[in-house]
Amino acid sequence: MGRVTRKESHAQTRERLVETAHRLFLSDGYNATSLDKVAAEAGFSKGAVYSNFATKHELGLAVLDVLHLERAMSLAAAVRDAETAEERIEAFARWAEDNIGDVGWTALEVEFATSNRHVKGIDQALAGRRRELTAAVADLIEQQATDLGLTLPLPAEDAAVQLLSLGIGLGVQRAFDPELPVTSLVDLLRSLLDRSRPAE
Amino acid sequence: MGRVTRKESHAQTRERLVETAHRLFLSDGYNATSLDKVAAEAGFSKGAVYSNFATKHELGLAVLDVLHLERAMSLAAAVRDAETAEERIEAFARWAEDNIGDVGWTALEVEFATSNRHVKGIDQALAGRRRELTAAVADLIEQQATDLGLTLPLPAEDAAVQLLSLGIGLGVQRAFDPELPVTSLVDLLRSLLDRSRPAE
DNA sequence: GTCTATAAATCGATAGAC
DNA sequence: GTCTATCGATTTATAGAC
Repeated sequence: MGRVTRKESHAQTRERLVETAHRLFLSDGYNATSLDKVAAEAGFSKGAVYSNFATKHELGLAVLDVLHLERAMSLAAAVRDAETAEERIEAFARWAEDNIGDVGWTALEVEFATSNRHVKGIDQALAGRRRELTAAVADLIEQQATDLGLTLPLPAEDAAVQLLSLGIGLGVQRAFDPELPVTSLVDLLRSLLDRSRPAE
Repeated sequence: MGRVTRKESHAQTRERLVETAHRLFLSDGYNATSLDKVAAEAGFSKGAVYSNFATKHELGLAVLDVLHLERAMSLAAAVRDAETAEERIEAFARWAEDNIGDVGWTALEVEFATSNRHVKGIDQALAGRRRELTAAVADLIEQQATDLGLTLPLPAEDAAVQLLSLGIGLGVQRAFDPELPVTSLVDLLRSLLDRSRPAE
């Protein structure tokens, strides 16, 4: 009864495959990484991949989920301890420098999305993830505004779309031109803050 | 002497190949389009492709140049006849709706950039094009500000980076979720305008 | 459930005829 | 300069052994 060895080892295999794919996709790209290499580096063979994922796309989507969770958690953690508005902006600036500035992440998401945009079913999976992510960012923004006692100049959802889109655009361009600074993300946030009014 | 038939037919072949690649890359994607198909649909065989382009990447870059020229011209044309600030914003809004809303363009650029980001030399080619495009948009912004007698709240170059990045981010997300509206581009432009001051 | 072996298909790039 | 034919390398996905 104590040993659920069957299910557990299956889950462990799956997790190690996702971890390995996560690393390889980030460093070499999604298209350039073969399932053979993923399996080998994870210490398995390709059969293990196909017993855990029906297609390469499914593995890709699983990696995207890890990516989203990582970023959401790191962003929330980054602004958690900040108090004043200026402290929060500075915390966000540091997070942006470390995360948007870290080129691989956005490039992978975008490579996967655009390369498979005509694959049936993938677009819906990506659309669902996009909406979740946008809602999560919107929640975070709203929470920050409440904390600071501010009313935003536009709906939190719209602000989230702006910040996410700008981050994607910057990340994509930095993938081939890392000299492009990420400061405009902070500029956008600051302009949102400047145009906010005290909540009544 | 009047007939430069050799050079001309070569240039014509090249042009038709780029046109066909332009169309197929947009509809099916860069990775999913084989050079064989490009050649066949253009009425040539693959040999003609390789006598005009050393690699598939070169053809891809040629298509990106066409894309950039198209967008730059259509944007400049869209705002040309507008007079008041509000008219210009509305002209830009229509352009954004027709262009950023038209999913294929951004997705192609971004698919090419991210899929080949580790191919030696491609990143420099893309970085050069990015800077040209940013400079062109910055020029357009500066010209508009001068026309309206306004001083922008930030350097035109920074505003160009913001608008381009936001456009890329929106275009990418709309590639798999076309319900995402492009209104935040107009919001950003309007906020730039609202924060501008009359030039002395 | 995982491994080995292989199928099946694709595609970029090259060689040589015309 | 373009075409035909083909190479050569890869990769996704499957079939069957263990």
